Amino acid sequence: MLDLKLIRENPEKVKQGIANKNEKDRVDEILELDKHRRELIAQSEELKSKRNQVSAEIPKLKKAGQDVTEILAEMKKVSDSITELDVKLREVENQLSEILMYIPNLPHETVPVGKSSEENVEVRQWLPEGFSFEWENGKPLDHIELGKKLNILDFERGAKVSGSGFPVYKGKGATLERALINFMLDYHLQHHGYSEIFPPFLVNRDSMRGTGQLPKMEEDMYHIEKDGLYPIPTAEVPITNLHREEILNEKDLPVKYVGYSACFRREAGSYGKESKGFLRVHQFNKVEMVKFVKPETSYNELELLVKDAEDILQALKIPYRILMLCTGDLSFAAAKCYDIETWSPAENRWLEASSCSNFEDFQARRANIRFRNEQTKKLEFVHTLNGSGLATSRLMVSILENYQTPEGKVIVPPVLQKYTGFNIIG
RNA sequence: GGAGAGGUGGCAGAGUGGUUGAAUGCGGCGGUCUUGAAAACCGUUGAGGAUGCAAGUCCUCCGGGGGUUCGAAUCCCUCCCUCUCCGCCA
Repeated sequence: MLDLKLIRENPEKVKQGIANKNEKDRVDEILELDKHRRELIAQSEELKSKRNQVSAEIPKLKKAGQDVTEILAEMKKVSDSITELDVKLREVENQLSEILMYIPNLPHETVPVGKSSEENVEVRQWLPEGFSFEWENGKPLDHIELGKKLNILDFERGAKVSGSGFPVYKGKGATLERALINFMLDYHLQHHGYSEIFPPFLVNRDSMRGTGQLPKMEEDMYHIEKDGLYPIPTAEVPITNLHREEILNEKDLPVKYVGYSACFRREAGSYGKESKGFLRVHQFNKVEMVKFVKPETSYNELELLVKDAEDILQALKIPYRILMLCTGDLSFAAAKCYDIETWSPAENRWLEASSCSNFEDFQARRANIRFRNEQTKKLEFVHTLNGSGLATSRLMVSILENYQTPEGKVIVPPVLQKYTGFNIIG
């Protein structure tokens, strides 16, 4: 949510930011409602002030033995007027906040302006020693072929049990997945100073609103109507909402959490070539990092967040590149975002495995997460950030494909071997 | 699923129609005392909004919503949540 004052005072800047994000601009509508709202407030408050004044007089007059019948009758009228004004005011405020909930966050000034993912900017690449984009021994098998051949992935049975997009990991594949999750969690705990959260996988509507998934992305969410709960699309939702409606201590900042969760996404209307195998699924596993920080540090924290995710890939020796998303490709709530993409030799392209974003105070405002500034003694909104550290499904594609041998076996990345208890699959 | 209790400031916890935005305690902040600290004592300490250059003035807020009343933390209705006990259960 944007600050209404910001919109009121810098409407042109806000319009530009929204336009750069390819979103519909309803700023004029907001300004109109805001003006009306303040008129109603002024009228209502004037009457309330009068009512308060007279109400304080009444007991005194009564004590003095005066007749107050006439005053009571007049105050009844005043009260009725107040009710009338407040009803109008509430309507206006409801409309206003409804529109505000659909206004995206503004891109940071360092974000390149662009229409779509085509205009994202590659920041850097990291390639393990001896890596080549040219595959040396014929054609690499893709993760689906490997999964089938090694009997570690089963997309068909997943489709039978649940539906398409619900992959099953079997045998050493299941162990490898679990090893990967544990490795990533341990790494962030031991080397990056996070503390671990194991969050609920179902959350309520307020939480979904707090991080910005609702109301705009309603169609992309699973929803358990009977209980009013939503399966989480990312651990960002429960972990960020841990501190909803809370005031944090400045000395505790930055608060850094890392947590594993399964992630559930409807991916409505996204069937097609992008959806084979692991490339787009309804359920996947992810280790998520979430930070609550002081505003002035948030862009530095964003760089550190990316670095934390990169460390995992370097330890796994998976080739990757970092993209800075352009304004048009930024998500609804993000002010700045880096994607990390890992290399798939079989697809012969990069696959998104992580997204690291700074939301500035956009989520904090929605979720009302504040801290007390020790110097000014004032409450301020924290800045929130989160990043995948990382999502396993796409990463698994890169691991299986990059670590395959000419015989179609898969070597377990050395850092994972103590977690798996075996060092080769097949 | 059944029964009961309860939701009040950063926290704990009073308050049951009219200077109660709210006693008291803890915590926080400032001070006195002290070489320093602790203790003790004194003072201070909620949020949001409207308006204003500012100082200030005003309004709202005691789980959410609605109602009664000139006036509601306090009375009524309704919804939500938390806790305890019983039942069921991994």
